[in-house]
Amino acid sequence: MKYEENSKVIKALADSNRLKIMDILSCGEKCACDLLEEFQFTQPTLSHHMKVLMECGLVNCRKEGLWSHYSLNRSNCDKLMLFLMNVITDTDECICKNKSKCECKLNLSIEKE
Amino acid sequence: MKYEENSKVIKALADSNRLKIMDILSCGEKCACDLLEEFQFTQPTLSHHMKVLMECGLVNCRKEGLWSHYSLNRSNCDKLMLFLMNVITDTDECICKNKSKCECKLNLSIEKE
DNA sequence: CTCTTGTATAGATGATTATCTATATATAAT
DNA sequence: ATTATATATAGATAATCATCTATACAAGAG
Repeated sequence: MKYEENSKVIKALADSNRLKIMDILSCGEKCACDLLEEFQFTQPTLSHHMKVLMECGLVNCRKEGLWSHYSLNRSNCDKLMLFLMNVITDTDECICKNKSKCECKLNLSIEKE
Repeated sequence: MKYEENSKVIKALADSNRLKIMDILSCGEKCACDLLEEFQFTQPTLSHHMKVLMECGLVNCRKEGLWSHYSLNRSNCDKLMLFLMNVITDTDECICKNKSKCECKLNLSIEKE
């Protein structure tokens, strides 16, 4: 189900700290220690946030010795934007396309005759 | 804070049922009873979801007798898309613009000399 | 091997949330 | 007034989650 699937990605973005992480990463790859400097929370909390962002596919990780370098997964970010665009615009794929007009309005107009 | 503010709106979208509601509303105004037909949950649950979507500004409500007619707030939907676009792309507004390159990489290259 | 260091995991906790049942509110019809 | 109906609110519950401390893991240095 596309709603279930995408809601997981959106849940990952539905946290102000993770939004800030994404914003920082949008300017280029960063290691965990650099990211941590921008926040008040602890290192395990950052590690948790990065895991959430990676598991939903929004962020990639490149290991180099002791360091983890994080970067945006542009392709998946774009896919999310496309999905959201489809949700808020009137597209052919919408599940309500087969539905008739609002029943309430029909009832009202019938009764008004 | 823009991250805090927008994370509230994104939280509202981070639920598969509310995503489906948004998708349905993107095709036009619907009353609560019509929306309810598309879901398995109860009427109070729909009422809760609509309240969440309205409180974050994504959905408007027009009362007409007993019926509540819901529709997308296009302007606020667009604002959210714009914010997300800014987050995932390398913009001037990003908080990391003033920051130097990744410290780790610097350290490594210094040590490699 | 031992020590240091960057990151990840384990487990606990308090807060938030999606859902339910029961009930209230508000409007229309008789 | 009374009844029926569409929606909202109250309160409870189980699940999810952001964060913490403590600890483990992994890689480089000596």
